[in-house]
Amino acid sequence: MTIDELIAAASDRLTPVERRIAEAILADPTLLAFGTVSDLAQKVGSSRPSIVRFGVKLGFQGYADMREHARRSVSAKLSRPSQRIRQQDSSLGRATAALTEAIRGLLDKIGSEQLSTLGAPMVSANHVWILSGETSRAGAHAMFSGLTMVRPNVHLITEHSSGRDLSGAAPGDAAIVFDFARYRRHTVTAARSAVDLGVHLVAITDGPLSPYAAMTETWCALDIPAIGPFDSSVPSVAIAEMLVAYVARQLQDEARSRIDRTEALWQATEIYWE
Amino acid sequence: MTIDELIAAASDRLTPVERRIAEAILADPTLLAFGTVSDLAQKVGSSRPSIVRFGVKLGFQGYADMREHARRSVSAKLSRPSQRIRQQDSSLGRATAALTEAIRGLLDKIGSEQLSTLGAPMVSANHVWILSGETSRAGAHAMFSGLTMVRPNVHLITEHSSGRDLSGAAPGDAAIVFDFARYRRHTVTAARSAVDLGVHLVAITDGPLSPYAAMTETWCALDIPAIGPFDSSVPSVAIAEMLVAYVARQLQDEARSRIDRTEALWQATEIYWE
DNA sequence: AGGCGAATGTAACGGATTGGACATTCTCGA
DNA sequence: TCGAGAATGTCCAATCCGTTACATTCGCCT
Repeated sequence: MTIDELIAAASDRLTPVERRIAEAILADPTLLAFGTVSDLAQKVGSSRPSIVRFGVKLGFQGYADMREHARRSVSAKLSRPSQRIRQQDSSLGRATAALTEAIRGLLDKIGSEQLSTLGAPMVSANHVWILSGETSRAGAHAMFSGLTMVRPNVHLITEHSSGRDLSGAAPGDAAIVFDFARYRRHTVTAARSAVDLGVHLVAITDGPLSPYAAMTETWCALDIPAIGPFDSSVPSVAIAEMLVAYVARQLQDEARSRIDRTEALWQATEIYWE
Repeated sequence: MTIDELIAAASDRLTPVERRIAEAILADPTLLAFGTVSDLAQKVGSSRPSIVRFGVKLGFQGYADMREHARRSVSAKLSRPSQRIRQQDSSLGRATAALTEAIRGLLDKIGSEQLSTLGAPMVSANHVWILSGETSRAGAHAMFSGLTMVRPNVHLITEHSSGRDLSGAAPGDAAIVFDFARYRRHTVTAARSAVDLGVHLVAITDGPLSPYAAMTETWCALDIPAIGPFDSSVPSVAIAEMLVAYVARQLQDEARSRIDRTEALWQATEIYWE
């Protein structure tokens, strides 16, 4: 059992000071492995016996016992790199490798200037309409959830009501579509309609042969790795978050005050635990 | 200069006992970082002053000084990956570096065996209930969208109707929750209710101090990087997809036939473009 | 063989560390 | 407002650590 797990098991029985101790240990595991009781006490602004009692509460015989445990786990981590190689061909290893490669590809394929090109319409638009196919809905959702936090008039178009929802679109608006092969008929036609209405379309798709590439100049291609039997939506989510970050940076104070208002509202309605 | 290099530089001036000390340190670097003078003396079969003199010969002021040096190099090895993030300075670069690191962290923190532990309940459960907070909804959505493709009776619980929706839950079911600090009150209580109903809870959260860690043994902690002003949901989505892949692999033919049926249905309804 | 210097171990001391007994403060409820 | 019990801090004793001074042993050269 690791220290983390022991802390987790006791987390609901911890006193305030003990909770601070736990946080310090979790934030920097070397504190426990290297530090003395006095070091920890000073770090958390508490007294030495509190540290010792914390160790006892976790099931150790004393601080020395707990430190010994922490040292063993650090030793294990230090010797693990050789084991990591072995995991490389496990399915988990392959999945993370594919995802890492996909994320790295984002940086290669999409420079900072292209990020601005893609993001600009969402800064200046009156309304932003978000479209997506089934498999890429996670990206659209991330986009929607983030964008509503930093600017008004953001609409997520569900497939069932695309015709009705888009009827309010007009020139000066922007639409962003997430869709990859095989493209959804509904999504393609919705995007087409948006363009016909004079909306500036931004497309996150998978290549020049995508139907969306023909509709707009502002599009980008992502490499979509497969995780198990399905395509990953990680690249979609990643670029959605980067675009949101870009829009937030451009809108500056406007975005910040909007975030603050939402935060205040959430606090007031006690939406958070603790 | 590392300890190894210092030893190499002084190797031709070492006495027999000092040579044995050097060998012991090179064989197990943690001896220096963790051990006391007495520990080393006993390990080498020598006396304490010999250890101290060895440190002085290497250029340190004493044993304490040498040990401090060893500890710093151990800390550096443990924390080097996270420091790499900060070296990038374009916002796009920082974002991709943070995401890459987060993905790599998945492999570190979650071994193949833990993936099985987390995924097993979703293979055998009668019903699977998916819960999530606001920021982590993308992960929940990826989970839902993937899981419905490979097995029946998957339910996504929206915040507004959690009480009503969960009423059908029963022992033999599994629930998976995606939620991170600050935790959503609704989600915490919903998870609690599920546990009380005898449902096996799987929690994707952010650390041992999470309220979910106290509710179940099957949980994992993710490192959540920030992209712009918001927390990223990329790690959630990634682990959701890995879990879906795991479930699909376990269910084998059952999953495949289900995917095929869905595909056929989609083809028949001409849901795809082209 | 004897003596000299390096190498190593023994002993002692000041300081730091841990763990526990005791006192104080805080918190919650009657 | 008061009191009981938990939480936390202060203080102390026993131990252990690192360091240094001193004694002993070992090896080599004359």
